[in-house]
Amino acid sequence: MKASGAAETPIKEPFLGAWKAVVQAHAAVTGQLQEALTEAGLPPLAWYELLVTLATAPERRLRMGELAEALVISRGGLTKLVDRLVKAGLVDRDFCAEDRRASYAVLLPAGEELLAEMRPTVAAELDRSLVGVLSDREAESIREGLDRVRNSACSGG
Amino acid sequence: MKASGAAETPIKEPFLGAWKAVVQAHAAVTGQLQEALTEAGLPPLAWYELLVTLATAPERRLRMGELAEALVISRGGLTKLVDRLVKAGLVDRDFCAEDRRASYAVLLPAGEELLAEMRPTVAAELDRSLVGVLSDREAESIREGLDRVRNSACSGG
DNA sequence: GAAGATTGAATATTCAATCTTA
DNA sequence: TAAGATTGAATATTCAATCTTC
Repeated sequence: MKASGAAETPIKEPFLGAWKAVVQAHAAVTGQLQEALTEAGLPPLAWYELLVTLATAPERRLRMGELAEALVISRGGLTKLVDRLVKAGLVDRDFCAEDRRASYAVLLPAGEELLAEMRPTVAAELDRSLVGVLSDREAESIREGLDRVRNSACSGG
Repeated sequence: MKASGAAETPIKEPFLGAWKAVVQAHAAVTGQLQEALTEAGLPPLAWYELLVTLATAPERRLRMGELAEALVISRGGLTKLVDRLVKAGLVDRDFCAEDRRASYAVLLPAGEELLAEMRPTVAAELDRSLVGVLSDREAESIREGLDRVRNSACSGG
């Protein structure tokens, strides 16, 4: 019988450290982004993420399910998030005639305007946190590696 | 006057891509961890994070403020999270005689036991998402780079 | 019956205000 | 007066149940 307490589950070291760094960096940068937006009198980061996702989507529209997946939140959560943006006049719902179950979120001009207003604040924060801190090659390498991690996590349910 | 709409804020490319990858990888892996814990009938990831943070702290205890900072959540949020763990008998509060304003969260034996129960599930998920997907050198490089990002984000308030 | 989305209940998180001690 | 922590109100998020359409 081993005396060392619970079963050992080491999580080989360089990987645990990498994961912790992802968690900490994500939380730190996200927190700074939130704070910068709040101080600038702008809406929360979740709104920005939704607006920018729609802005880069074909036709500036996306089905609710796809949007939820892109933002990595639950379907129910997205419905209510979109509710708030609709009430704010930034986004509209659209029902497609082809499949009348599906509904779309569509970016409105006012949403584009707000996005343009928020962008400098977000960009400045990301610039401060990333540019100059990572080299181009490091940034590229991190993106490539973490994209693989995401795919690996998603595939294996 | 520039006619190109809002001020351009490009966020130079390799960095934006890296940040998106951090967000996506974090969300994907966190989601898988949550799901794996739920399916195993275990408490949520936030509990694991708190327990493991206490377990690796000197004396298995930490002041509330330090713990909140380590977990990157608000002070009020931590108070209520600890409330739940105390009610579950996993953690205890302790008041230090030196500075009677401060309170400590202390890991109890039951908390260590639960931690040992949760660890294999978490380890298996991290293993599946990271090990074999990243090389040792990549993991090391990601950790090093993102640690710098975190410090850069935190410092500049 | 299954897929897509919405709703309501339960839960978790933050923000501002408060309380206690230094 | 400030630091540390807690509380209550407001907000946001998830989960399960429901509704509509395929």
